Amino acid sequence: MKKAKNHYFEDVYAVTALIPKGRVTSYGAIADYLALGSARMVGWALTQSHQFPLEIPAHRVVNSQGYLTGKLHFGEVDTMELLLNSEGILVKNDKVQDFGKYFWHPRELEMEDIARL
DNA sequence: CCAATGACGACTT
DNA sequence: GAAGTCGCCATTG
Repeated sequence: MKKAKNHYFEDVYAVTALIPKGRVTSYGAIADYLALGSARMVGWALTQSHQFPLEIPAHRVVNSQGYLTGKLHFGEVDTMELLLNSEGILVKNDKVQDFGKYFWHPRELEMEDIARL
């Protein structure tokens, strides 16, 4: 993190910050929405997120199967799960329950805007 | 320039 | 479900 030329972080964080409370999305969905980089890049960006003074709800980002693959980056191994629990999301064995029900795709933002017209 | 490294994803055994 | 393969691409050494 020395070159500030890449806006990639900003893009990822911007989308991540828009995830509705009580919902979750996947790395792939974010990468898909941004249409650049890949799921790996999203994970990489979130890894660096703790270095910023911003509050990124990174706990709302899990992998495509609903597993909390990044929980080891939250200090305590159960921090991510607790954060999700506090938002009404049940996690069992490192996997989000009813993942399909809570899953949110950034594309829904546009859908809401259209519906609001 | 090349190789290794991921908070990944889809697919196949 | 577990484990392996391949594609992914910015970053680092």
